[in-house]
Amino acid sequence: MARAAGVSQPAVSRAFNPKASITKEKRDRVLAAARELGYVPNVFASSLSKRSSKMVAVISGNLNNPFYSESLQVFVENFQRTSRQVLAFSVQDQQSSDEVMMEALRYPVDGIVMTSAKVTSEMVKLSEGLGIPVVMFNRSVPGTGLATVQCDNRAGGAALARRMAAAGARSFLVLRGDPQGSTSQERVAGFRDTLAALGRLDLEEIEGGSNYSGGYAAIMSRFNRPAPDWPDAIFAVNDIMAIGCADALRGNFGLRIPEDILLAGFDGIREGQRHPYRLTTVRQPIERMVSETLDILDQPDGGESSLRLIPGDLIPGTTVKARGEFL
Amino acid sequence: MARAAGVSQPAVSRAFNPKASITKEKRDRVLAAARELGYVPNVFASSLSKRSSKMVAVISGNLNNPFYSESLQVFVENFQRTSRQVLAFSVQDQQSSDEVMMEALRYPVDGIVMTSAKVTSEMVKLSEGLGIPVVMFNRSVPGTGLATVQCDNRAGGAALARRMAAAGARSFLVLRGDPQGSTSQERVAGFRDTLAALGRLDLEEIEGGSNYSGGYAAIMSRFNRPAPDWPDAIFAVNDIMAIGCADALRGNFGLRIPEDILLAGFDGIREGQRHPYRLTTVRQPIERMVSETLDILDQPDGGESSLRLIPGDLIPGTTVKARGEFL
DNA sequence: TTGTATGCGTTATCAA
DNA sequence: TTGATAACGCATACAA
Repeated sequence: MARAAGVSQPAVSRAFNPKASITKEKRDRVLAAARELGYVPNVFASSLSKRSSKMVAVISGNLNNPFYSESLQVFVENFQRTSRQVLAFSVQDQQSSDEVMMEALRYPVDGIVMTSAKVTSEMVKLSEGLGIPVVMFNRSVPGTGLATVQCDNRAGGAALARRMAAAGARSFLVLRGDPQGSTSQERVAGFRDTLAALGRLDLEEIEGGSNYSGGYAAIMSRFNRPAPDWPDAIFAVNDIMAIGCADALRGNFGLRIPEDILLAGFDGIREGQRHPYRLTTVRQPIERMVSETLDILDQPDGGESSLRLIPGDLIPGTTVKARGEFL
Repeated sequence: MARAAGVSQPAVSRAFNPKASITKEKRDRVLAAARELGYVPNVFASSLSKRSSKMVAVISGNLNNPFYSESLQVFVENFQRTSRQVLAFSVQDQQSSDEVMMEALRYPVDGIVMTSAKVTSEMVKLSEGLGIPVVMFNRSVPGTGLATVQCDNRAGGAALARRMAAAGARSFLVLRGDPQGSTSQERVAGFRDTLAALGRLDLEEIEGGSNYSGGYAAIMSRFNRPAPDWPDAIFAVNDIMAIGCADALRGNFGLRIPEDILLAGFDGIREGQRHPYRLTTVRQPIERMVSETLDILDQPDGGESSLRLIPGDLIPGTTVKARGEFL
């Protein structure tokens, strides 16, 4: 390619580097020849000497959960805008993310974003050794000093508890997700503690898969008992489970929401705000969380051990209302 | 690293290559040292000499359309399984995919999958010159000889038309998506031609954004007219639009589906089969389509100009029924 | 089976 | 501003 354009090989490199010192004339000549020959600079070779690949690994949970696909979409948009690319990994629901992360580390990515994970400290060590910054997105791993960007799950859970209590609910059902997940734990903790402080102790907790079917199935089995034993209010730890709940409650038990039973979710996914649902929920400000993540990755030190706790937005919705509000 | 383990550099390379000739003893020693030092082979450097990066670019439409996120999920799973990775790109709804594809070509990926695209022939030339195989997924570009994996959209549209006609519908509304998109065009063509053959000519076509809001908004504006002017049946070119339609029809006009109006979609996304919808639709067999795509990419010649037309599965659903069926 | 030498395509260093 | 040269980390051809 270099000799095809009649220039030296470094000249080609400079022609494609906007801030290199080269005469406009020569640059144009190179660029023209490149177009002619269908030449495109090879990012890999470049990364080998520059030690920056312009690639960021994003390891997410199953993309059939809208929260993950929405997040990924925002990540891709934002990285693309800064001419970086997303190397996408997905970790199956119950799978350990260590193997996946190991796979990601084989690529000299400029950073790793984990939106779903049970990371072991060995992996953290490994990534540190390789000098690859890791940011936990919507996940926290207490032991490690990993940089974390997270919605204030505890406060969000608390807000929903207050709202449900204010609406007059007396018996509560909490539908937890992955018991290992920090997200689920924190939301439930905030919810539980707040109810306790309010003196509402009739609280039952059950678990379900952290997806639509999990929410649906949990309702099917719990509402198998006779009606007097049904709760007033349900808090599902995320919207997609709440949607599963809503469909099961309406479709199989003829319950109206919120007239017969209150329901709240968490995440604020688009789907949850559509006509049939209008969930009362807490929205995770994904855009903001993503830009905080980029910010951390752009820091020279990889933003080590910085914790960014971002408040969620309470969306009133229509699935939690006081009797007075709808009677 | 090589001298840290007390071996030559190629020995390290061989240790990590399962089918290289090296004594088990030496391999173990290298692997042990690697674990110790936190060493991981660099895929980029490897790709530089092997001319295979183990990366495939997947360029998709907005991931907030479940069809794209479901497809991406399947791609990621399948590639991960064969220890290849997905470099994810997203092209905005009306944006040209040329720039995005250009960006992708800078990475020496082993292939490019386009799930949404208006590719120009220049780009095709460029990718050919670079020896990077391109597969169109759920899209066809007539002029170019690009490898294509596609559901039989025309046949699917035809099947839905027959079903709606059989259910007794007399006036039809077709909600098209992106007018440029081959997918939308083919589905509508199949639908339209079949109705014509059946002698049902009362068919109106309108356009909407190819997403939830597009479907919702289209209904809101079309049903502004008085009721006698409403159609019997609606065919939305994809499920996410159909879901928007359903929500708008029920929520704002009090219409029941299928009692008052018939509705059909296309794609067979999960969401469309949930309780509130149960869309009559044609499922694109994503798993099958993805494995066909991998198959093409694995072929030495990049599967040039092979067209794989895969039949869709008609899902009966509950949104298209003859009067007799529900009276 | 092993090590030496070379090349992959780019950037960084240095001298011109 | 330029060009020659040496890395970058790995894989392969070849000789041992």
